Amino acid sequence: MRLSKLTDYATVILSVIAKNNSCVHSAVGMAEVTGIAQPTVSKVLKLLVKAKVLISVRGAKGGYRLARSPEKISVAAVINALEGPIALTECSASHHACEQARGCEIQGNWDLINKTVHNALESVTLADLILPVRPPREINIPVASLYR
Amino acid sequence: MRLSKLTDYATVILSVIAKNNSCVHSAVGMAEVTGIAQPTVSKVLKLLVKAKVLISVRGAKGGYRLARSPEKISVAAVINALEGPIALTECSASHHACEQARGCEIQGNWDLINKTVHNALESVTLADLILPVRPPREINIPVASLYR
DNA sequence: TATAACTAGGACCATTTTAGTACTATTTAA
DNA sequence: TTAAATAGTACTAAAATGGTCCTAGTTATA
Repeated sequence: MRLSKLTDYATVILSVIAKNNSCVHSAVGMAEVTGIAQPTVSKVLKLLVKAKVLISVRGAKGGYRLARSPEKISVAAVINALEGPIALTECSASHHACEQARGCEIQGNWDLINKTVHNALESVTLADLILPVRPPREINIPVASLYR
Repeated sequence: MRLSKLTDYATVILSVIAKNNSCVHSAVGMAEVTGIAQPTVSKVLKLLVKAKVLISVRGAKGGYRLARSPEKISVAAVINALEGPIALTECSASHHACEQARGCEIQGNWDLINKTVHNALESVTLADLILPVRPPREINIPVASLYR
């Protein structure tokens, strides 16, 4: 139940970009600011472009900038970019067990848990991350609504 | 962002036990029912005992039973038993970066995200898992309350 | 038009983590 | 006394992860 280091790096890098999204940021520059090794920074940036979280500008004076405003980039989107879809379980039981039970009985409930977690991560954006600790607005997650 | 297989097994095994908690269940028996290899089942059961989710009875006719009612065993507790504390990030930036920024600025916000996710997983219990898909009651997670 | 400053996209390897197994000791009902 | 259980630890193989490097393509500008 831990995010990968690359995802962690991504949030740091994105935070820096989000604070000044008017100009583009190069991988080398980001490496200097964050202290993360340049090849690793590049790897993260490329993945974020692939997931359409960032937009890249090639050539001299090129670099990266956010694909949309920080308010519209959720933590869930960042995790998705680096680690793929948020799915806590593959299949909640071995195939053999599933056969015995004629279809895994708790798998449906796991889907609901996934949704709950996903919703929680969707509700936090890059804009929230770069603010001093305190949420910008009241958020309610009516869990039961996820089941409808 | 995925649970380990062992955690997955744990939920399956616990579901079986929860459905009939009046008698104890042996590791061999659980292996047969779930289709998971017996040594692996034992490993999972031992970890669950260590985390006080299960209680073991040693000796012949021994086995395992829940340490408390299914309603009081949260998914968060199960994850905690198998994988340790739910902590999405170690430190949101490299030490070097943290020094530059005089203390990582987004770490505090990550703590809040952790709480949000933890809260979501705490709100689902073993009792919910074994019910046919549909929540037993309305749950609201006022996210902002986490910040107080 | 040449060059330097950029990103794109793989491929690669070392390290760590995970899964799964095995072994020995201990406990207890019959 | 024996058989059926759990406790605890150690070990190995496989998979995932982190990190690096290389080559190709793009573009501003001198």
